[in-house]
Amino acid sequence: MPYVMVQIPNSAAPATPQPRSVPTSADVARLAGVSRATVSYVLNNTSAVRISEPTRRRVHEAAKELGYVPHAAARSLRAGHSRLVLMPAPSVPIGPLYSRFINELQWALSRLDYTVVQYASVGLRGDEAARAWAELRPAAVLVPVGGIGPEGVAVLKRSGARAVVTLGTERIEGAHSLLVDHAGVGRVAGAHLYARGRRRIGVVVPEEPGLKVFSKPRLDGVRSAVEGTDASVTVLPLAYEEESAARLAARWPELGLDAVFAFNDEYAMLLMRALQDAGVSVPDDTALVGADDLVLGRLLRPSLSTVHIELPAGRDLAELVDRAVRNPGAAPETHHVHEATLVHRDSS
Amino acid sequence: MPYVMVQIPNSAAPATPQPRSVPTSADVARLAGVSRATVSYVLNNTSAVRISEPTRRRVHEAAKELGYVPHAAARSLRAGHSRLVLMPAPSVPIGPLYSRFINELQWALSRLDYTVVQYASVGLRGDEAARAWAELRPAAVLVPVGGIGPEGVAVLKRSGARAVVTLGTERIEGAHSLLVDHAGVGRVAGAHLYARGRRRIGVVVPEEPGLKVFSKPRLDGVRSAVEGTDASVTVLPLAYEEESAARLAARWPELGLDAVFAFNDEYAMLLMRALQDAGVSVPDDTALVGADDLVLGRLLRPSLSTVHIELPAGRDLAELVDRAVRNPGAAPETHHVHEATLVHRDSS
DNA sequence: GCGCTTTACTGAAACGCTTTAAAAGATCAT
DNA sequence: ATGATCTTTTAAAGCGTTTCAGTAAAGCGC
Repeated sequence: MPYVMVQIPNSAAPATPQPRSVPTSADVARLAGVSRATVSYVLNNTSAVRISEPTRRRVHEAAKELGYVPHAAARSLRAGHSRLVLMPAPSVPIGPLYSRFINELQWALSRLDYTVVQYASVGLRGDEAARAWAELRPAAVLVPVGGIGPEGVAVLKRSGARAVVTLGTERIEGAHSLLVDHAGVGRVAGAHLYARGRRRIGVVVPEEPGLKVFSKPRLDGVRSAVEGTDASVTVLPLAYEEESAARLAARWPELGLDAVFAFNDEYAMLLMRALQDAGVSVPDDTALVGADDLVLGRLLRPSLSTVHIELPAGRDLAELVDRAVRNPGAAPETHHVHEATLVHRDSS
Repeated sequence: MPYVMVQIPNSAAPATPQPRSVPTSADVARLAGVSRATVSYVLNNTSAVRISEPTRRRVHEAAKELGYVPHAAARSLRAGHSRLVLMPAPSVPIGPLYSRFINELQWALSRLDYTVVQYASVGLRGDEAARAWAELRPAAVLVPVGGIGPEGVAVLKRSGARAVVTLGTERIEGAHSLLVDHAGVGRVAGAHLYARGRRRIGVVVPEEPGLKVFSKPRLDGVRSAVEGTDASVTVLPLAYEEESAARLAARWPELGLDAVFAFNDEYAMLLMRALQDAGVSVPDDTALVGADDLVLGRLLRPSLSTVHIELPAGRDLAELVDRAVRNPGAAPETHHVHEATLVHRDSS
């Protein structure tokens, strides 16, 4: 048994009575001695209708006394649309960079009065996920790279989603796109290594399947950076485990590489350790570049060169979403996010 | 400008027509030539009513042709309850451990036919967050430590939530509790260091405010481990930045510590680097213990001793939730999660 | 006192779905 | 043929909210 979950008997265990049903606006109306319409007008501050101050107060008091909370489903059913924005919950542990971006985005969207919700599509394949999302009738859906196809976008739009925005490496028909230039990350790393005189360049590609969508374009970016030169690119599959790294390092002499771009800083650290343990000197024998600019990289010895990538401000993406929701007929926008810059430290 | 967002004009920009409204079950009924009730029976496989095979097929075909997706809000409005489980979205970047736990939990809950959704309560204070959650009328809410008070629990229950489960370090009145024994983490670390003959023990406490809820009990755990002995405990505030660590390391001689428990592996690495740069030898001068057992720790030299904590299997928590939803009257359960174990490596 | 506007409110319909109760067809015993 | 029983389908109510259209009551100019 991998863990222990012990139940502690609670001191006072008053099987909560609570058969009392949840208060509705009708209950508030009854208590305040007004109609449901009036309650709605007061609680929503409807500007088109004037309600006298005494009535207003009575309604507020009644609502407070009953602990009234409006029913979002009923509201959006009546309204015909929701202010729900659906985001994918990252299923792979994602770095502080992305985490900060998500927070910012959520904050900005809630400023604009949207309800942001993260939705995990564990075990659902493409279309199923889109259907599950569609049931919630969101105003907008932000889709991660690879999470959905054109049919999925169609399902969502047909179900009333006013904006579908994909974050990823390629456009999807019918959706707004925010293209994160992962290829640019690889390109910057490749160009840097080439400029430092390296010619036999290895590229670490994680074996973890969820990361393929990031690693593939980064690899392609390195390739494109050295295309037409005398440099070569070697693909190095690597699992995020010590043993895998040790195996790779053991093959180092036969690989004959003088540089590696390691997908990101974590894989870079894993590999650097294994190389050092195997007697390979960084950067003398082999230069090493990571990506994502984690604090981690500054702590390594030699300190790790890395590619810093600037994500868009959450506020700007929030505005794109809002614009799209307000004007759903407009043609899909495609934005490119770039600014991958190399941070040169001691490892290259 | 910290980033660039360039709009690329789309090749074919066919301002999507799509004034077509979203299909409802009535549309399906019309197309299939049956009543709305029949559609509902067919699509929900209602066992109490038998529908003939030809009718069944016609309905399915009509639904498919229209691309019908049911309206979750309407459904749960009618049903009077939802199968929605609300979880907090971690606002601080959280490690792979917790991330795996979340995934497992989501998977288990969706097996039980719940819809799991992560909700960020950015900028909402206590009660407001509870109200926002209550609007969604979830069947259950999982609340992070410190995210809600007893009044919040009351709001949620009054709005029909059948289960509120808190994950954290302390019980909250009226809610089921899953107590993660952070104090145990500190206790194990403290006991280990004491057993290794260390007597002047420092405890790193992150200055990042969001981490206080974890760090406080871990600190207390160390204290309780050495209570009544000749060992002393010194609190060491540390921000997750190189400079902060360097400042702390510079004070090392005057602090006169022979051991440190560093809150977690990341802070441990930060501190280890700073100590080594300042000429303090680990573990000879000062022993160092982290927590969370990240891969990272195995890669450091000396390799990092750490406290491994086993989170509950998501499946078990899912079952607790399901049990609570099925039987909302039952007295709140309190579970203790423990099994903090020390992984002894070279740094202590 | 009569029209007219303004103010302050209310009644009722509608949103999309499920489910109860009942109605129509079909099958069968008498 | 006449109910009786079973099978298949339907009409209608209701979940909690918002909002359109309407209605008394009051204010105003004459």
